[in-house]
Amino acid sequence: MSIEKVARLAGVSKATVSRVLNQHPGVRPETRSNVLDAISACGYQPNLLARQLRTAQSNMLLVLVSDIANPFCSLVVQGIEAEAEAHGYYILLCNSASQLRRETAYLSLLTGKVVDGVITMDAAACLQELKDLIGDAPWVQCAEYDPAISASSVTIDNRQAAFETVHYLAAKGRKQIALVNCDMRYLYSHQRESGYREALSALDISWNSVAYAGNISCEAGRDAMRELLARPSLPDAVFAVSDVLAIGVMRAAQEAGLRVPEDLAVVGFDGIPLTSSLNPPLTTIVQPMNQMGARSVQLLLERIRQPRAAVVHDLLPWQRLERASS
Amino acid sequence: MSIEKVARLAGVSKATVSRVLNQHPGVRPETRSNVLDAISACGYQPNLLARQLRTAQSNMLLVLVSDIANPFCSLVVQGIEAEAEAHGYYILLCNSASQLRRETAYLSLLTGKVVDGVITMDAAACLQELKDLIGDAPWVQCAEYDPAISASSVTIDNRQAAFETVHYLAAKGRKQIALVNCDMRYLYSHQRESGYREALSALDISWNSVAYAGNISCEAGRDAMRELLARPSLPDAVFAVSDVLAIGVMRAAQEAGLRVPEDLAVVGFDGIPLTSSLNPPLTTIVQPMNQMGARSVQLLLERIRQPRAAVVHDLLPWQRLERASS
DNA sequence: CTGTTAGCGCTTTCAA
DNA sequence: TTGAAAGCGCTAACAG
Repeated sequence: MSIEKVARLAGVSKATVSRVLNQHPGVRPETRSNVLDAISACGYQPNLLARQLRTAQSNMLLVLVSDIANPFCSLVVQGIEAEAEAHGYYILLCNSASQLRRETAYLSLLTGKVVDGVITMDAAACLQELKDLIGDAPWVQCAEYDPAISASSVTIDNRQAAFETVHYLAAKGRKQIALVNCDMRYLYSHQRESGYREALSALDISWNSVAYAGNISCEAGRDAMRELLARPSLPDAVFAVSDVLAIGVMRAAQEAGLRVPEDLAVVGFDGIPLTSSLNPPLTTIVQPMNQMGARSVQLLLERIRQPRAAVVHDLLPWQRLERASS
Repeated sequence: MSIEKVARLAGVSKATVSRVLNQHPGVRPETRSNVLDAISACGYQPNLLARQLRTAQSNMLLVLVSDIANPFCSLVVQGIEAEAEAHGYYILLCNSASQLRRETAYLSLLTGKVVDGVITMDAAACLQELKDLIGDAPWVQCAEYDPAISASSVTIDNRQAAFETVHYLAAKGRKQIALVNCDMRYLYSHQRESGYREALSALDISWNSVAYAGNISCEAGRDAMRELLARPSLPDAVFAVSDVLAIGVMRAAQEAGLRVPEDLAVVGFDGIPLTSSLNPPLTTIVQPMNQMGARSVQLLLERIRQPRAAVVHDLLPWQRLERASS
């Protein structure tokens, strides 16, 4: 069922079949339809592996995600996939769980020419290790990036978003604004904490309280909130660096008998859809997830076509979605 | 940077380098270490495309998912990925959104020998169309399957789970048990509705009410619940065929001033983690998501190794997780 | 407009 | 224990 068989069936050469397959101009219509007939007659399907080997391009993109079960990640992946599809590219997904072993395995596909480029969404702290494995293959860092790495990135201005959020809560009359942060291996974690602290000092508020969640899950958010509640001075607002954490924060608050938003305002981050259906609906900082994915693909494809294209660091706009939780 | 270069550098033939690369026995230790030295000296990385073409196997598995942003799907995918990794396989993910065009594109990778087999999680109603595209390539249907298709499947006993759930609610004293179902393109949707109806008739309860959500999102669940609430006779319990829908159901109930569980018991389905952090925590029917993914991979690999292995339809155990919502 | 030929980089007989 | 050579299925010069 190779191209050779089709060629024999149609009474032409392999080259002609190839031309028809790739819609090259300059094939006599009659020959063309003969070939097409032969193809459908024997149900021929081109061997993509052979084609990719020959043309040295695979039309596949590797996406390295730390946790696909995190809705933020999966929504960015949706954006990646849609844009990739629009350009005739396929997505190979690696749910790395930030495990170097797994990442290494998948990255061998990059060096092994099975994929044309890679988009990483892993924690900044993990990126440095990937650097050597990726070498100078086409690479775009999405949502997270290491400033010391010369690969393009697509993010939002996390520091600014956090800064504005604290101002927003203060304007709402909140005096004791706490932060539920996560793993400091993430750059955004540092950036959002900076924004938080800078805003407090700009507002001349000395009260502050920060708890760190062990991972990005509701349970971790709940634990972090419990920690906050165990401290001598209680917050009247909590800003969580992720919606998923915020869900746990609200839960812990409610378990402790606090009313949201009366006793405690809660604001999340990311803008995942289900925040609108929580009890109460959650105020959140929306990241343009689809767009971040799409833009990453665009930058990656540019780099694939033009390996020495300039490195760019894109900052996309975020927005606040105000709901009942604050 | 091909195998040829390494061969020259080590002063051996390509064949010997290949033997070392593939840990074939019968290479003199000294030759072996020479080759290894040459490999690291020039930073050689094998071209996997060429290898795959030659050996006619890629160690890649295609996974066709209808919606990766659905936590149930992403948790199954996690199970798939972990098991695949344990066997040295990679995952190519297609987030089909049940669009035939996209599925067709990805399935050309199957016929094109880029992947060794496929796991589908798409709605049963879509599977028939995929049948021709997949032909008799290795295929396992996960979570959803079409009984008329001769490919192995991995699911739970949906009918039984629904049947038991209605009994559970009745035992709790609920008399008016409604069902929030989804898209009837899914087989599980039929099966769970059958279980629901059979249980009601076994219990001699004639009251019933079913609403259909347009898709699997909180919003759709909310709309379905609003529809239920607009009917003349109100339910005192709702069984939703998905946790995500149940979140919307609870929201709509609370918006209508109903207390959960006092006025309305709510039970979900799937067992996604965040159900434990909802307000109130949601009672749910837990599917063994990781295990379903893992088992699918096992069956698929068996079939890849043994193309005429028997078709099996695996039923995995589910369990009820009782929480405050009921 | 079409055919011949070479070769992508690898593995795998077969022979030495 | 190692090498030479064939070939996986395709595309792309180069001729004709």
